[in-house]
Amino acid sequence: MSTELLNDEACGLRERKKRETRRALNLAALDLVDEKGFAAVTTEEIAARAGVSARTFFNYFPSKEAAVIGTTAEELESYAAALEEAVPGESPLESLRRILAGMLAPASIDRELRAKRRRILLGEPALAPALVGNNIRIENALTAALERRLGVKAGASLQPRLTVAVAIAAVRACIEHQQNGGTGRLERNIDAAFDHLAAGLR
Amino acid sequence: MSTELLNDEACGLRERKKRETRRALNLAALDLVDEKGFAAVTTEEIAARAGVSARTFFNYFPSKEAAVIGTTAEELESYAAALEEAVPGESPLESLRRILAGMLAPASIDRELRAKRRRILLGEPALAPALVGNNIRIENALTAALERRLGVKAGASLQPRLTVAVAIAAVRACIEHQQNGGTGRLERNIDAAFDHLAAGLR
DNA sequence: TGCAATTTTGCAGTGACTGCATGTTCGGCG
DNA sequence: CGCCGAACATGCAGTCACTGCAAAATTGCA
Repeated sequence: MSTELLNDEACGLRERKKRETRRALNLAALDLVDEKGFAAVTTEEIAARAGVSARTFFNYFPSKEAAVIGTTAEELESYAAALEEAVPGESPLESLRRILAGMLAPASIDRELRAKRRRILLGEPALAPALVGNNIRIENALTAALERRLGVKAGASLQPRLTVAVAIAAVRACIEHQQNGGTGRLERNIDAAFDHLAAGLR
Repeated sequence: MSTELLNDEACGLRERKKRETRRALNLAALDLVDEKGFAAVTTEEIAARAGVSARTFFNYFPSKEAAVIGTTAEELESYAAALEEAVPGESPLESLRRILAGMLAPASIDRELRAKRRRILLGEPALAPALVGNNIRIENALTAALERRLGVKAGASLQPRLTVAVAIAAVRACIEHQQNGGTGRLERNIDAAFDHLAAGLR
């Protein structure tokens, strides 16, 4: 599904180079965090390993955290598009379950990158605040998409934002549960969580 | 309910002074943010207005954001205690609705402080990431309390964390809805949100 | 090939945050 | 009451994230 969107399109040399640089920075950041831990990594190191100047780093990411997390606008749009198109017989909550689970699963292209991301981001407690901060962006994008799908004006109804926020929270709770040594496998727990949600949390 | 816990108890001169300093710093931070906006305030200013050295500021708060938000361990414990004690005929979700709504309402002592906090924290978009980061602390405290109330071991069941995370997300969604110019009053929306939750989000 | 727009880079500066060493204050105990 | 150890405040020096600015390099296009 729409993996093409993540690739090229509008492919001048300029655009391609920017994507490469961005990716190189993200990759360098992930590897360095993996090697030394988030706190011990400096933005200069990341820039150096990516082959750009220290100043250029901040042309691509507004903060060290953002470089490690690395969520691109394209990804956001891709998820939003997936949510916007209604699948027959699938409720918004069910769509969200599918899409959010897909965000965690190392599927499609970039299998290694996704796996690496997941491993490192979830293994570094220092990133937790930045990760939930990043969720705001995801929530906003998905909320707008769901509003369009339901045909309501932005902010006219509480329901789209509520549904999205709660779904994200459910996934995050499962991740947190995992990190605190909780029981069960992540994917299975996410399924259970959404079942609970649909049942009104008992 | 348990407003006493927030006050004195263990009241040597030392402890009292620490509380006063902490409070002075929090108040100074709030006022300064109100006057000039979060970005334009420096930790030195906050310390100066509170009458302590710049270095001492960081003995009380780990970051500028934390000083503005100012959530104390006592508050956390107080909310946790409120959740832990089961009220007959009240489900966990209903307890959470009551307690989280209470966090927003300028009630009890410190009416002005609470009102000021709410106004400033919600009016400053730059604080949004820090606020959701702070929610992690609240979530952890409430999760532990709910686990105790339900008599399950920490991490043994997904449900406590899921319930707490989802309830917090619901409240946050209402706030976000508000800030984005959404419809309705906050308190009424929170009620509606928890009704939706209990109904399985439709 | 040359021009205009975009991007990279270096430089200098601000301010958050930390470790350490030192002075100051508090609480208890003889 | 006075003394001592612990807790706390402070100053200092340093690191590093992040920013604005202006010059240099690169790219797209005529």
